[in-house]
Amino acid sequence: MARRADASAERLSRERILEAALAVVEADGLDALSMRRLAQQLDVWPMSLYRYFQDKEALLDALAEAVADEITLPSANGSWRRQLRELVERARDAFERHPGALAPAAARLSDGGVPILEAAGLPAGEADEAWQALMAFTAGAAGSDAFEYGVERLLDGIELRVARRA
Amino acid sequence: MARRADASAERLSRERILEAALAVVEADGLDALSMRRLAQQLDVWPMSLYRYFQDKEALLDALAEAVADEITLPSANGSWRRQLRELVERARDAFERHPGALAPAAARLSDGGVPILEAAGLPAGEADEAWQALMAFTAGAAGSDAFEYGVERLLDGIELRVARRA
DNA sequence: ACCTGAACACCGTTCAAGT
DNA sequence: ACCTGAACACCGTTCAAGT
Repeated sequence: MARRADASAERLSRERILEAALAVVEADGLDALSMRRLAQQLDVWPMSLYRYFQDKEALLDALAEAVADEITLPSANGSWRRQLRELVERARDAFERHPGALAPAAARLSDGGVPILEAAGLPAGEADEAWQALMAFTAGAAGSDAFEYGVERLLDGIELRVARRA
Repeated sequence: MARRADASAERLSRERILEAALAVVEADGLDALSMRRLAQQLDVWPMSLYRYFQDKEALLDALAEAVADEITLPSANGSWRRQLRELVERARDAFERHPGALAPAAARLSDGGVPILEAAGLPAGEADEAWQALMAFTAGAAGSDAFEYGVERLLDGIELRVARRA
């Protein structure tokens, strides 16, 4: 009963900071994320954050990594095309949840589709390129009406390459 | 001889402001673009800019439009695929020249590829979607190694749709 | 009526001073 | 040695005061 419900009493950590930062971004957008506001949210002096992150840019990098980690949950059954489509849609959802300049950075860090493309029959280098292309498209089209259409055309194009190898 | 070489003596206008803003963005990136620095560059009080643009966001919108206008220069000969590729590469160049969050906004405003896709045989609605997809990809992949690869796969996918209609 | 620039409410980060 | 918070050099924008 003596335990404080107040989460702000817990010790600061990179994890807690990133969690709070994502909450701010989800609530009010990336522009609303400032070191000062983040510190206030955590009931901490602004300078305390600098013990855990070199500067704001480093925090943003870690944030992009966290978003990328949300994406790469695997999905192991169905055709390669179906698996890829699911993954890409999950990426879009993650990008829409965390809007702003985070999407391109997160897309660069995510590599969840590469093994699927390799299993489909593409050589390692091309699997990489194809996945980068899919993520770049997703980052650019996350909020667009043409998202579904573009994914299908991109997958069609990739399928032609897979078929050529089979 | 009495003419002043100093451009800052000329009267302020939306055009002059946008020109200076693009110069700042090209030189030091979008983050370096502040109303105060822009005003200083133009040898003008910060508040004078607000006679021409409601606020910074309006200026950024106009900037995206200016970048989009750079892209839509037409190129009228060769196959539709060749024309489209040329246009998309020009868009990438424009996005690389003006980095930052400008690319997605500019991509949304550019519609130079739609007539080419219609001439290729796609119905108006689909031509729109296909061009949006190409621009979204370009905005997301402008700096990526997978740009050329992704464009070709996307064009392959679109070509399948064109072939189906022919 | 128009223009000016001081002022407000913010930023990210440094660094001297205090413990 | 560590932590603190005042201070620096900025922001975008409002608005009272002056012309």
